[in-house]
Order: sequence, then C-alpha cells, then structure tokens
Amino acid sequence: MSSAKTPNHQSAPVAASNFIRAVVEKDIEQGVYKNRKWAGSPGDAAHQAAGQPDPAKIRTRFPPEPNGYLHIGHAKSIFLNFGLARDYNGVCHMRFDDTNPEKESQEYVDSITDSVKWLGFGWEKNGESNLYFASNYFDFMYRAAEALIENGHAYVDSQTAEEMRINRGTLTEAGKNSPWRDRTVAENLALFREMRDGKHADGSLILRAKIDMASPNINLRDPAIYRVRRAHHHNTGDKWCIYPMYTFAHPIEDALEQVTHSICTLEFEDQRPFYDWLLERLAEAGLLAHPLPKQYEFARLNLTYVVLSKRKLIQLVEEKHVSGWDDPRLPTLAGARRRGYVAEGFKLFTDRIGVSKADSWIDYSTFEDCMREVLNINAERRIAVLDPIKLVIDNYPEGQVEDCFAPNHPLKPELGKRVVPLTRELWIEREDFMEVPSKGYFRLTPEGMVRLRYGYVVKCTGCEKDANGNVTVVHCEYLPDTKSGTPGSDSVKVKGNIHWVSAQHAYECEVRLYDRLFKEAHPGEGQTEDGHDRDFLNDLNPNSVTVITAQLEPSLKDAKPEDSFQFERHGYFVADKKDSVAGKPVFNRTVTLKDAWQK
RNA sequence: UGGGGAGUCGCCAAGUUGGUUAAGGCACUGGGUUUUGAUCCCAGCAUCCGAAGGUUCGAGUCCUUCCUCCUCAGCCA
Repeated sequence: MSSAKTPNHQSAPVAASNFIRAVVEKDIEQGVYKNRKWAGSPGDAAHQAAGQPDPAKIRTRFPPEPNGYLHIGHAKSIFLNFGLARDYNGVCHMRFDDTNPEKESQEYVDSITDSVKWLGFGWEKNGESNLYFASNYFDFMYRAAEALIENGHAYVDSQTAEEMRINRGTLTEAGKNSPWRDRTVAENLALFREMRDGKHADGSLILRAKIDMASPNINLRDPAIYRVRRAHHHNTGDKWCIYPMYTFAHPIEDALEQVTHSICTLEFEDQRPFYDWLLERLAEAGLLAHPLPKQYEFARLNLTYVVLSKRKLIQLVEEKHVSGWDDPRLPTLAGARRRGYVAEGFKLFTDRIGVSKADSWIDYSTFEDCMREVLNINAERRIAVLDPIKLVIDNYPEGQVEDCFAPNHPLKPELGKRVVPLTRELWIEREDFMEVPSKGYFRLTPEGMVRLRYGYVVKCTGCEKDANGNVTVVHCEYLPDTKSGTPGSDSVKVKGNIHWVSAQHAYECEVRLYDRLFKEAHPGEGQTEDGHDRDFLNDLNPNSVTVITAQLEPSLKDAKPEDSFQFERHGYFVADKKDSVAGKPVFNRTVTLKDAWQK
C-alpha cells in the first residue's frame, strides 16, 4: 500500500539542467556568496556580521502570502526552491509574506505548511527552524523606511490614490511629479512618524520611494512603499497601523534572511530594478551588506483543463461548484491529496516539465501520466467491479468456496499474494460481456471463452435479459483443469482475461469516479458572439463526478484513509481521507489506466 | 504606441565562449513480452532552430530588419 507517508526527496537524482541551476552553479564556482555570514537568524548587516560563515552554500525561499490555498502551480515553485537548496547544500526558508493584514489568516498559514510538508519538504536545518514571517521584520522595515527618508530617497505624499494614478502617466507618457515630492527630510520624517502613530486616516498619506516619474519602467515612477491601514494582523495584532508594500518588503525579507537566489515568476521581472535599487540604497545606509540577494524569474505553470487563478478558485468554492478547498476535482494541493495524487508524482511532474522563461501550456494528461507512473510502482493491486452484472457458473457446485491467489503487485513478488474467494455467483463488469461483440472485442461473448483472472477459464452459455432487453445475468460453465497456477492451466489458450468478485463475499461500497472539472482545455478563453469575455463557469464539466456503488473484493474493507490501490484493469483509487470510516472506506478514482483499445 | 521578457519536433526542453550528423523526456507509430487491451522491452520520430537578409571556411548560437505571444499604468502580492 502506498499510504500517505511523507516522501523524502533527499536522494533524488539531480534534475535536468535549467537556467537557474546554471546561475547557481556559476555563483558557487565563482564563490560569489562564499564569505557571507549567518548569525543563526534573520537580521541586518550588524547582526549578520557578528555571525559565523554561513554553512548554507545558498539560501532560497518559498514565500507564499497566507491568503489562500496552495495549488499545483505552487508545487512547481516549491520543488524549484527546496530542490535547489537540497541539491546545492543550501537551505530553503519557509516564509510567509504577510504584509497585507486584510486578507491573511492563520487558517491559510496552517494549510500551506501542511501542503509543503505533504510534498515532502521541511525547513529545519542545522538546528534552525527556518520558518519565517515577513511581519516579524516590520521593525526593521520601518527603520529602513526612515533611512530612505533621511537620505532623500523617500517622501510622504498627500495626493489621493486617484491623483497618484493620474500623475503616474501611462505606458507611453511620462508621469508628473507630485506637488509633495520636495518636502524636506524633516517634514517627511515627522509625517511618516505621525503615520506610524495613527495620526492620519487610512489612505490620506503614503510613503513613496523617490526615483523617477519619467522612467519608462512604471514600477520606478516613485512606487508606494508604506501605506496607512488600520487592520488587525494575524501575527502582529494591532501593533501597527502602517504596513509595507510587497515591492518594498520582499527585497528586505530576502536580505535579512541572507537569501542568495530569490526566485519568483515572470510578472515580477519589471520589479527587479526596484529590488536592486532598494537594496543598494539600504546597503549604502549601512543597514545591509553585500553580497545582496538577486532576483530571478521563471515562467509560471499553465495547465490545461484547470484554473489556477486565486480569484477563480475562490469563486468555485464560494459558489459551491465544488465541495470545498479540498474537493478532489480542484487543483489545490489539498484537493490533489484527497484525489489520491501523490507527492512523488508531483516530483516527477516538476522534473519533467522543466523550468524556463518561455510561456507554456502543459497538458493535463502529462500530469496524469506522472501520477500513473509512480502509482504503478507503489500501489498494490486489488479487484473491483464498478458496474456489476451477475455471472453464474452453472456447473460450479452451489455453496462451494474456493481460494484463488492474486499477487499484490506483479512487479514486486515479495509483496506476496492474497486470497480471493471464488463461488458459483460472481460480479463481473457489465462491459466485459457483449451479446453482439464489436470488432476486436475479446472478452465474454456467447459461446466465447475467457479467463476469470486468477481463476478458471469459462465458456459462456448464454444470458438473461429483462423486459427492456438489458442483460441481467450471464451464464457460463467453467473448465475444471484450467485453474490459474495449476499444472496445465494453460492448455486452453484464451485472449480475454476478466476480473470478478464473489457475490457472496463482495464489499459493496461507494466509489467516486472523478473526471476533469472543465470540459475545455482553456476554461473561459475567448469571447462570446456579442464580444464579451466568456465565463469560465460555462466550461464546467457537468459530469466531473459520478458516484457509484461498486462490488469490491473483501480485503478492501480494511483499507485505511489515503491508502492507494490499483483496481485492476480500471485505474488507481484512494480511500478517501475524509469520508472513510474504519471498516468502511469509500474510494476516489485518482486516474484511470491507459486504455489503448479504441471501442 | 513606451519599458521589460519569450519564440528550438504535436507538448515540454537542453543547447556556456559560433565548429562536425540539433540532447533528453512526454506523446505518437511499428514490433516483442505479458493471466491487467496496463506495465515492461526494442525500433522509428526536427537537413532544421518565428521570418527574411547579412557576416564567416563554418551560425540555433554574431549583425540587421520584420512577425507573433506574454507582461507593466493597486495605497494587492
């Protein structure tokens, strides 16, 4: 059984090369970060200078904002950042980028740490937790802001948000300086302190970096770096009424943590000049020391047949198109886990898709293939009849129960075999019998022979039908000398091989068959006939889940939540984490087996 | 239309300073094995690197022009 044991990627082979690895290798070779010091905790230049040479060759970080659930896209970043640290003798920090109190909560913090651990990563190293919160750096950030003001690199603006927007200019026109841009250092300092002390209403004043309102890069047109916002913070409570903006906070977080390679997605490329500008100004002020962290950007993951935008995910949950954040059809990591997808599969997936700066779309089937590949190795085999129909072996003694032996894993004989009871009346798949076979069909047909997997070869003798002409019972006779595993069992050659469960012993069970949540590769893409953007909800697959009552082999009754199995000839299934109770598990279909037979 | 990025096989993706027949994976197509129409094995799969010119003995790699796509005008991250 491949239960939900936490995987360990320690011994993973080095993944394919990519441009970020190339940078890291070059930096290590040239000793760029060789003389960095680390005092055992984040801190400014003076703090780190008193430390020891950093035992970590590189430091990376995974910095989610705790305002939502992690999804498959985050997995790419997680494997990238933690993987780099693992492969190059570094450390990857788990950091919560919690600078906007309004959207963040402890619930999200917990679910995020859960998901990262589930993927197999931890952040403790050298006796240090390496779990950090940006909000713990608010004191330093405040000090850095004052230093900027003192050196003439920041000013307090009294313009309204609307005025700021207008004066920022456009993509093709330069912006205009704020009338407040030339306040004196003393005035700026006094005003900023008043902001901190709660003397000004939310939105009335804002601290801006003083760079260049005519810069072709809009991010350099005096970006806002500190706003007044009276809100309770999940970590700092009501201590602050001013909060730093991402653009200001993030470089500082990286620097305080001695991060060497700060990796983010492409949309932050334009932000990099400010990242460097800020850190240089702070280094000049003596607050930070070289070498400073560097930012690198890679293309975010785009997956067909799913949506990964936070807004859309929230909408799906709130409007109850799915059962919750952990709905098995959702691309959230919590959903993926309930679906039965496994961490090793994510590892394979991220290795397989690579890391580059080219925008790309990965087909969902690539993701499914990765899961199949690891599940094939890890999951024990079991027998399940999903769409049951009776098969009666007319020449088999009534009341007789015979042991048949089924290997738990064809690739791992050491896992042994288990007993499955054979009786006169069995359940078989409805689709394994065809009264009028189509071309190429080689399962049960009238007069046809087929092997009952791990049992006898049987010959079909006919079937019964109800008033509507639907087959209700199939009849057959078995060939006594053909039992699997006995000498001469191969004397009768048959091509078909079907699975079955003793009707008397079967475990009748709820099974959920999941399919894609969306029926279109790019949900919501394109426009309607009257020129409006299409609503992604229109592309929802109405048949994304089918709940059935299946007949399972009796041993499945003992499955524990999160145990994964291959139901032979069907696919991979997992005992649901939430709805299974002891002795009565329910199963979710993770992914089907490949089926090369085109009907 | 300004700035910043990206364009290599159906989908991803290597390709450091220009040097021989353009890695690898996935998919796909043949063939083999198989008591899962699964797995596994073996073979095949870009005279060509967005386009057009140019430099060179030699260019995916250098130069020029052009085309396409992504991204930036939150007191979100």
